[in-house]
This record gives sequence, structure tokens and C-alpha cells, in this order.
Amino acid sequence: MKIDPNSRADLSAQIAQAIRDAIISGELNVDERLPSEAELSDHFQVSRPTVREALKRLAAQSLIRTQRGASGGAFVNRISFEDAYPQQVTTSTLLLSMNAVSFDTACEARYALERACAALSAERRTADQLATMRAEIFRQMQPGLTDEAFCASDVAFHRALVDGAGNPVLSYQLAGAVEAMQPLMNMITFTARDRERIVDLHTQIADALEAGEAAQVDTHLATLCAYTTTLAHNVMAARAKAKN
Amino acid sequence: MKIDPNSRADLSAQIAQAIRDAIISGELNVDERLPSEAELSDHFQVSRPTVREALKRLAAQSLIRTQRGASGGAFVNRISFEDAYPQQVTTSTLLLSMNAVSFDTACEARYALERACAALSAERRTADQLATMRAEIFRQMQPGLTDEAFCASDVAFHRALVDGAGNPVLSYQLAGAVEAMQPLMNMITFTARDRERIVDLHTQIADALEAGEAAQVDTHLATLCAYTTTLAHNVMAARAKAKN
DNA sequence: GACTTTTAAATGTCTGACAAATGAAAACTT
DNA sequence: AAGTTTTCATTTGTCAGACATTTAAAAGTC
Repeated sequence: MKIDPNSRADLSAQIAQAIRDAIISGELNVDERLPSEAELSDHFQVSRPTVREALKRLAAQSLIRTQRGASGGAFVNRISFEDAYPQQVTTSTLLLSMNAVSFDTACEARYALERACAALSAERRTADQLATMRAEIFRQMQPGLTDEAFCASDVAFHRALVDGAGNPVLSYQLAGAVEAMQPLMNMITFTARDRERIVDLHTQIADALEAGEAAQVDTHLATLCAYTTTLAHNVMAARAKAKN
Repeated sequence: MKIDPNSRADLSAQIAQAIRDAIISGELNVDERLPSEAELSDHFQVSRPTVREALKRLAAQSLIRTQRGASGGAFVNRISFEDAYPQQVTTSTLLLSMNAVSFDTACEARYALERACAALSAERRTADQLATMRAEIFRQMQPGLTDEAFCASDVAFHRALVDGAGNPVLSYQLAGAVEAMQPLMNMITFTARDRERIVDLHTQIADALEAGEAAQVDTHLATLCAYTTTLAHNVMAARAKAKN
């Protein structure tokens, strides 16, 4: 692990990168203890605060965890899908909100990815996941539900659909796309009629999943995608009109 | 922005979370300047090194950038897809390598996602993207190519296919899945015959994309997925045999 | 007015210190 | 001897203060 003395980048950034490289290359193994902060500052010839800034950078990415006390220190962390989920969601959400990604683009991506899971989910979804979907559909039928709660339930329904594919890699990748859409979806106000239509499509999707009819799941997802897009367009048009 | 004095978490982690929340909620806007480190340490009643550790955590996630000098400071960063790519790739790669995800699972996820792009790419791919694919196919036909270079070219080919969908959200999500597979793919040794078959399928995919035949693209991708899986199984079986 | 110099503000880095947690060894008790 | 308690060394967490470096704006100079 070495740093370039001629680089103009921050020392803490360089040190973080050096350790990161060591982890990625396998030079440092999972659960292996890093040298203590004092040893690292000695090795890199920098002060302890600088080393600590580097370690905090790595901790922010869940690459290491730290423990106090004797035999404590910084350890290479085994990144779990559970750890990575929230980071993925945060990043995806900010990407959408900060880059003025249109509703259509985000929606298209989300449903394209979801449809990629449809066939696998039709084949493998567990009874439990199906029950979750039915429960969310039931929740969505409650009249008193706020728009936000309706959206949250919608996300939960689709999460269950994605998890039905039984592939943690897919679930991870999809988590960002599905959950990051929620703030955009929250901009839509659903009429009773809209909800009825969505619940109806959700029911058809659940039915097709239960029957193992992949093609039907795909069709209904496509319909849902188109319907959601239309709803969004109507809302935008109404707002533009109200503005004038 | 407040922190909980009763929390047992690190102060720098709490402060980072408080600022992160402010960014996500929109309380702090893109390109807005955060208070100086001195002001933050005063506000949170902690020392400057502690504030700095918090800021480095946020910098590691590309949430802020810092600038030295007068009128410098920490600014809310507009996360671009370019910034987010490498982080996504790093995380995805480590997730696969640290969690003993099977080749089959990773491969299934990758091709399921890629097939989600197929229809869109058949419709929208630019001439430039098609040219990139043809160029990579040509590179893959060179006899002297190492297995690693072959894999790298394979990734470039598939990246062009995904980018062909013209949806930055899809490209971002796929970057992780496709590039993270590379270390796994590098474990495979390709015979001349294997390469011939893969190049053949790539050509058929490019042809179908050029013709706008989405269904054909999908079919060939499915074939490629199955073939890749078979190759991996053969390699594993051969290794298991050599071990005995 | 255009160029140069100075200055002030901000981050980057260092030194040294103390607090708090924690596991292990040492001391003590039964 | 076995178990319990105490002590202690190690390591991270936090703090205070200082100096270095960078940078833009202000002041000065021609």
C-alpha cells in the first residue's frame, strides 16, 4: 500500500484509495484487521487525523467497520446486500432528483427492469411473497389511504414481485430503481378511479404470478407502465394549466 | 440540522447523517455552500476534526465537494451518472466476491437485465453505438487476444448494447451488473472454438439490432446466456476433476 | 485602466493530549 | 485450584490549538 507524494489530491483521499485497492484486490481479506491508526500514520508518514479521515471515507462506503478497545481496530467489512440496499436507494434517489430525469425516463427504466424479473418470478415466487402482494393489494383498496401511503404500498408490492425472482443480485439492482421512483410517484394524486384501475392490474399480476403465466405478467406490467405514464402526464398538464 | 446527544453512535457519523438528511430533503440545494468547518463545529458543539471526519464521509459518497481558499468550502454536489458509475461498480463487484454469489445467479441477473434493454435498444440505438459493437466484435476476432482482453471487450460490447436503450437510468443500473461480472468471467478460459461461437452470437445480436428486430435480439441474448453458463460449468467441472 | 501585491478566509495537515471502551493479564478471594 | 475482581495496556473517539497552503478579493502601483 503506497501513495504518490507528487499527487495533488488530498492525502486522506489517496490513503483511502490505497486501502480500497488493497481490499478490492484481495490483499486484505474479509474480517482481517487493518493496522492501527498509529501504525497507518507511521506507514504513510502522515498524522493520525489524516489517517482517520481516510478511514471514515471507507466506513461511509461500508468497506470497513471499527471497534474500540483492546484488540479493537478497523476490520474489512463483508458488504451484505442489506448494507448496500440503503446506499443504492439514496444514490438512485438523488440521481433522479438532481439530474432532472423525466418521469417517463425513470418510469421506463423501472418497468423495463421489473419486466426482466417477471418470468423468473412467475416460476419461483414463494407462497409468502404472493401473500405479501395480496396483502398490499388489500391495503391499497382501503378508502382512507393517503396518496403517500398508497405509493409506499405500491413499492412494497413491486418489491415482493422482484424478490419473487429469488435472485439477490436482481433484488439489489432493482431496489434502487423501484424505491428511487417513490418521490416522483408521490407527485401524483390518485383519484378513486385511478386507484381502482391500479389495484385491478395488481390483482391481475398477482393472479398471473400465482398461475405461473409469465407472458401475462409481462403484459399487465406493460399496461401498468403505460397507465402510470398517462396519469403522470395528466397531472403535469393540469398543473401547467393551473399555472396559466 | 440537529444531532441526538444520547445516541451512542460516533459524533462524526451523526453529523454526517444530519447533513445527508438535509441534502436529501432538499433543505440544502445543489451547489449550495455548507457553513464553514468552524461554523459547523460551533453549531454542533464539536471540534473541527470531528466535523472534518463527517465531511469526508459525505465526500466519499460524492454528496459534497470541497474547495480551498477564500470563498471556498464544502458544496452540495450534483451527483452525476458519471460519478455514480464507479461507486456502483465497486460495490457490485465486492458484493459478488464477498458473498459467494454463484456464477449462475450473477449471470442470470446480468442477462435478465440486459434483455430488459433489448427492445428499447433495437428501437433507439444510434449508428455510433452500433459501430462500437462492430468494432468490439472485430477486436474479439483477433487471435492473439488474452482472455482478459477478450472479457474486457465483451463488457464494452454489452455496455454499448445497454447504452443503446438511450436511458441513462437503465445504463447506470446495468453498469453494476455487467461490469461486476468481469472478475467472474475472467475465471473462464476461452478456447478458439468458444470465442468463435460467442463472436457469432455477438454478430447476430448486432445484426438484429441494426434491423430493429427486438425479438431476435432477445433470443440471441438468451442463447448467449445459456452458452456462457455452460462454459462456466465446464471450467468448474474440469477444475474439480483436476483437484482429485 | 491594467497589472501586481497584499490580505483575509477557508480547507489541509500536524502535534499532543485526554476520554472511553474493551479485552487480557494480574491480583485476589474462596 | 477455581473463580472472581481488579488493574492495565491498547485502541479508537474527541478535543484544542497551531501552522501551511490555496484562492479570491481588496488594495496598491504603474
